[in-house]
Amino acid sequence: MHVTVDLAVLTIRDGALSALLIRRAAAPYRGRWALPGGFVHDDEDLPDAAARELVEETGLHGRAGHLEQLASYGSPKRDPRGRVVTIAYLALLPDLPAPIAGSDAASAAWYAVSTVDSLRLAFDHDRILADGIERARAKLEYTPLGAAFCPPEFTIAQLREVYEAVWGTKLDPRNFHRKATTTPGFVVPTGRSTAGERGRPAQLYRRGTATLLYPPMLRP
Amino acid sequence: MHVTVDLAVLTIRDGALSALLIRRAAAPYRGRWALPGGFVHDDEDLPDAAARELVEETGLHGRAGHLEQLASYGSPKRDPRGRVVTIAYLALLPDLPAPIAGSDAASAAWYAVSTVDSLRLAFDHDRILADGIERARAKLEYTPLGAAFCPPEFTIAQLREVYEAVWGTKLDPRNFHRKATTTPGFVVPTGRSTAGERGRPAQLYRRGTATLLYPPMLRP
DNA sequence: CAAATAGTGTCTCTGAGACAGTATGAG
DNA sequence: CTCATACTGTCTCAGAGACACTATTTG
Repeated sequence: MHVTVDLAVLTIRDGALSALLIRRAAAPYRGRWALPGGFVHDDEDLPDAAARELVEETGLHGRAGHLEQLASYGSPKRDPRGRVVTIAYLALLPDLPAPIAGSDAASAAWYAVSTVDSLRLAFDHDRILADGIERARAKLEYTPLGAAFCPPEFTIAQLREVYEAVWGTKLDPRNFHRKATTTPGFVVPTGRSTAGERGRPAQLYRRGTATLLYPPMLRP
Repeated sequence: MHVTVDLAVLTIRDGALSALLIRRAAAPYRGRWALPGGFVHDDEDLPDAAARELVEETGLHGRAGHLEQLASYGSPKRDPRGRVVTIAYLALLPDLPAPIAGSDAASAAWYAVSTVDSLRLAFDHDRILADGIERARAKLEYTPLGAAFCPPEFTIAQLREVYEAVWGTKLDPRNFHRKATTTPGFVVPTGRSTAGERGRPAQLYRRGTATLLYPPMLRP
């Protein structure tokens, strides 16, 4: 029985929640878009395998963002090559330089998740990606992980745009500001502020130390 | 690379959150307590393997309660026999007749989770069980799964005792009653009520159809 | 009757949503 | 100046916690 890791890698690009896809260079599903991933090495722990595949296939580092286990998928027919169980990981990353295709990928690209449905991803990757998106949506409610989509220092407006992109809703900027700045451990001010933008400069914040938001930020 | 399923099976017994353990009949860790589980068959999906192992090793059926995937564990050294990745499942069951030891188990028993720490379970099962308990605690907040610990028809007081056992807190019976009966889709009245108990008879309820509680029932 | 448990009503306080108003930058 | 965006304050309403009170049973 073979074991792989697959990665649902999400970021915000141009205000849209987007997923990292690679075009498969080899059979099966050659030429189809798929999630990055690959076989787990014999002496390697699962999170290490996920981080390694992310770098190998796309040149991206998870360090800047967040990487967590999503779920495992092991239907007997999910891979035509034989029995393959995959451990899916979910990565949330800030909008970084364009990914670089690695060894097993003909190319790598970001796709807005709203357009992925029409691609018909390889294997059961449509399902894995859908589960990853739902996990991300849920996690923004009760963790400060929205900041994983942002650069190290960010404004409250940037953070709000993350929530709006992930949830697909508009949020009131004033109420969001109050909520973000008063929920303990959500964000911490750096003292610095933006300049050269349109409108009043905004305070810059870093991600807070809380792992759970209390009270949570429930979806409208 | 071998793939197994392991089960964190929880119930409420005598007011205490309890886990189902088996005593290992074979090496490695022979004689130690462990979670029920076993190898995934070649033609078998993961949830089927979990349900099969539950029946084989303990005689319990997941039908009455709830069975969901928990997480996967694949540290290279976690099994002395070689590389074994395990997909852990979490089962929440009503308090059923005592489990019956199956093929691979010398015996099977319920242990209050507060006493499990001192047993030093086999493999990384302490960690898996701890993750399962934390998942159960979190899920009671925003799903109606507390009812998975109850018989098909139950009183609000029984449901409250589930929450108290899982969270390890006391809850106000009156506020809990209001919350349980007014949150849409949480419980539905059957029209029947208890009799022969001490005090005023209680209405019987069934589990509602909601999958998510809104607003959630946050831990105090 | 008392004791016990089920269930209702009511008050208060916190926090979310709506939205007016003020602050501070660019052009 | 105007315009745009950041931020603050205020009102109202929903829901959680505290807890008095009523209802219905057993002994």
